[in-house]
Amino acid sequence: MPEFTPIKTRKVYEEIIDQLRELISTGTYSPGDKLPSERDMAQMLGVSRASVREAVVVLQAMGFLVVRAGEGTFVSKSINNETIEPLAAILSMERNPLAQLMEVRRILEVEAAALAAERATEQDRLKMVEVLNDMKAVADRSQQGVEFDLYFHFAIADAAHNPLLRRIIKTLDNMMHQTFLVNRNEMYSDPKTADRILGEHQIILDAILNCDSAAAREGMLKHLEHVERGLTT
Amino acid sequence: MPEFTPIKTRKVYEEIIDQLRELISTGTYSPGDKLPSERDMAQMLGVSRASVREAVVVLQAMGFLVVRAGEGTFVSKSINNETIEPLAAILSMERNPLAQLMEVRRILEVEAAALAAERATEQDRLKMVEVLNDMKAVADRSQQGVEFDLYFHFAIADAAHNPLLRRIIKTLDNMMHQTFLVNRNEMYSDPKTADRILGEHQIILDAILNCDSAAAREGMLKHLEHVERGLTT
DNA sequence: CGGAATCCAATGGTCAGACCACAGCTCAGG
DNA sequence: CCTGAGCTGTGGTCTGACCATTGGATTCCG
Repeated sequence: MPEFTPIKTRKVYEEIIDQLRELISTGTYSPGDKLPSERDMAQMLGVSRASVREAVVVLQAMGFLVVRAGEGTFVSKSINNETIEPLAAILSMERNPLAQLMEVRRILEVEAAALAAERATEQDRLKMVEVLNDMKAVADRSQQGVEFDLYFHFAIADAAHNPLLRRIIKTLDNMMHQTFLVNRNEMYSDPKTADRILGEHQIILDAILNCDSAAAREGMLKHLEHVERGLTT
Repeated sequence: MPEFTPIKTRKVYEEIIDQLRELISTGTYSPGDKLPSERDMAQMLGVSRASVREAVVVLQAMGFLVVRAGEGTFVSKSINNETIEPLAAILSMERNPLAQLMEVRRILEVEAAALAAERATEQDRLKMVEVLNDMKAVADRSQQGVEFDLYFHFAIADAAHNPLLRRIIKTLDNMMHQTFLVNRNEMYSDPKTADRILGEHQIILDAILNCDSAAAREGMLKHLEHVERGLTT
């Protein structure tokens, strides 16, 4: 039985997507560069403008391109940017039980804290200290406390110095931040709980400042376990 | 200085994307369901078919929809959503992702192995044993060996019983598998290296079968460190 | 001459309608 | 009953047009 592999009919807009991605990844177009107009690209490729647009909107949704109406289409400067939008879109759709999200967060952030303890630069350290101080200052106002809580986790993700890890963590954290904003506000409105969170952050920060990755790991693990318990209660 | 927030001009196709996502996430359309034809949706929404298509191609690229030409547009069966395509697309664009990629893999898969040791069902165990046996049987033929190597990691990811974790791991592994296929083939062509990899897999499998999460963690960590060393050499 | 209001060309955003290729169904003809 | 031709609906692509916004060139006035 000779194996006939089915012919894959390549759609025009998919071909355009691949060509554009190639041009971007090879550096032919660098971040910030302006692409030819849709009309010009259509003519150069020998296709209709509609097909070009279908490719452009996809690449825009994936974060590779930014389109400014009346101005042009540009290669995104933020390919190394902070979050992975399509991942966020996927997460926000599928019923992602809190337990699953928290488990992945636990895995990633615990190690991120350990890496931060090993790799944090002086600048990273200052940033983390600053955020935690801000958090202490507004500990009584729940809304801002929740914000700084998020920023503290971001600062640790930055200090781990792995862009991919950083982006995944920020995407997950940001999504949880939005989804469970109400619950978190309630948590922070209880002064006792707010103090406990603050204390846990302090422990993590101290461990990182001491370059003690084991302690950082341990501190983050306990912290996230507490957070999960608080959210599911 | 009163804060003027810039007006967000909502593009038609973005509105359609959101509406479709809402309809899917609320279950109005379930996985496998057929959506109305593009022409019908355009008429119902009071927009042109081109705008509907721009929305559909984006959702298709994100993996929410599956389009079969001449047949219709369908909601993806979540069962088939083993990877996160947009994440793969983003990864394939980064310039030197190997170190970053391997570090994230190490973090995720080490814990996945530990979780697998705790959660693997009888079916999971049989699957892992089967894959490893397959791998042993073809150990001399490099091409297939590389395939089964990948499947072994997939089986562990399955056994961790966290869909989000599973999808991220499979996306990362699959991408590395494609990107470094050549290197891996070389690795496997050396019988000594192939034997070592096989041995490491065996250690991990034994640990999981013994429900020894600590040993599974340890085994996977050493395995991935060896793999990374092999790829960077 | 300098600055400001105006105009205009380029670009993305949207639309309408057309044609093609393909999948699935119907139904006549063997 | 089975087969195959033809019809219908669908996605895939193209054409050409118009609108809205942007940014710079142009023009006009002090």
